[in-house]
Amino acid sequence: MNNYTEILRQHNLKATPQRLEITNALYTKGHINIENLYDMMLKKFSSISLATIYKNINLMLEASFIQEVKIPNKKSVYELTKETHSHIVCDTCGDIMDIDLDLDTVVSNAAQTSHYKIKKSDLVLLGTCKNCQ
Amino acid sequence: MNNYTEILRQHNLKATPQRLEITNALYTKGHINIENLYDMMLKKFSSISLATIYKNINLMLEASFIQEVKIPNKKSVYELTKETHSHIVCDTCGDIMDIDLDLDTVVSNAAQTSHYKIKKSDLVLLGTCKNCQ
DNA sequence: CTCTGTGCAAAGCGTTTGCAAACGA
DNA sequence: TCGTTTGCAAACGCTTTGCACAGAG
Repeated sequence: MNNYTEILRQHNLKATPQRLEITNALYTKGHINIENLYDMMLKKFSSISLATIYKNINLMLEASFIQEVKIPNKKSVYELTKETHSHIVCDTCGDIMDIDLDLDTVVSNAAQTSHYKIKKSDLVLLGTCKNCQ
Repeated sequence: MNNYTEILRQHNLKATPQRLEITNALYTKGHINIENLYDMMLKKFSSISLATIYKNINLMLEASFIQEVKIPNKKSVYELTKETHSHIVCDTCGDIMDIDLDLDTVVSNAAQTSHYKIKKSDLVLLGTCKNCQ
């Protein structure tokens, strides 16, 4: 029983080998799309079905165990839920990185001008990473 | 020949009645998804095909005449290309609003910590609008 | 007149569903 | 053991494609 077993159970998800491996893939890669996740899973479970991937991703989303990240011009990727953070994407190599940014000022400005009660902010920055420049 | 005819041509798009109406819908609604756009178009062109909508949306995207906006838990919407701006979405009524926010500080902080050369920033704020609070 | 756009029908592709067998707790 | 999960196959829904006709320039 490794670390993830416990965490899965805390989210009311039974710790099946497939789920443990999905969790491991998300942890290792940070961000992954369905296609790449399926390819990774196939290496450990040669007869895994895409249906299993989708069912588990959807259950994990409902349980807030993972989150979807929508990125312009790319397929959605999934990540383990963690503290609020932004994303920065390289337009050359496609790398996706987490980045902690202080959005408090921006959000309070937005609240003032819009009169919205803001609950969440999704920021995706697009550019070129150091290696690709 | 109305205003949009010229603008469409500047983007190398022939000004067909269907395209003019798509443009009008985008202008009127600000943001619209495929489904709602199709419903609006049906009122003016009772036999318009979804294929026509998709073909035109894709051409308009390629021409940068319009842009896709990806929003968490919602279908993508499209908008006429304009100055860079952020979006704020009401989690109750679903309204999507443009909002001008100064992200310079955030972006330069991000550039410093990440060593990325940042080209574009996509910010979507989620909350509750004044009416729905 | 020429080339592009439209509408239709069919195909394509990613995602979901139903079900019987396998499995976790 | 009991309820849940898996894998398979079929169904689904959104999007794209091919083609003949219509329309823009």
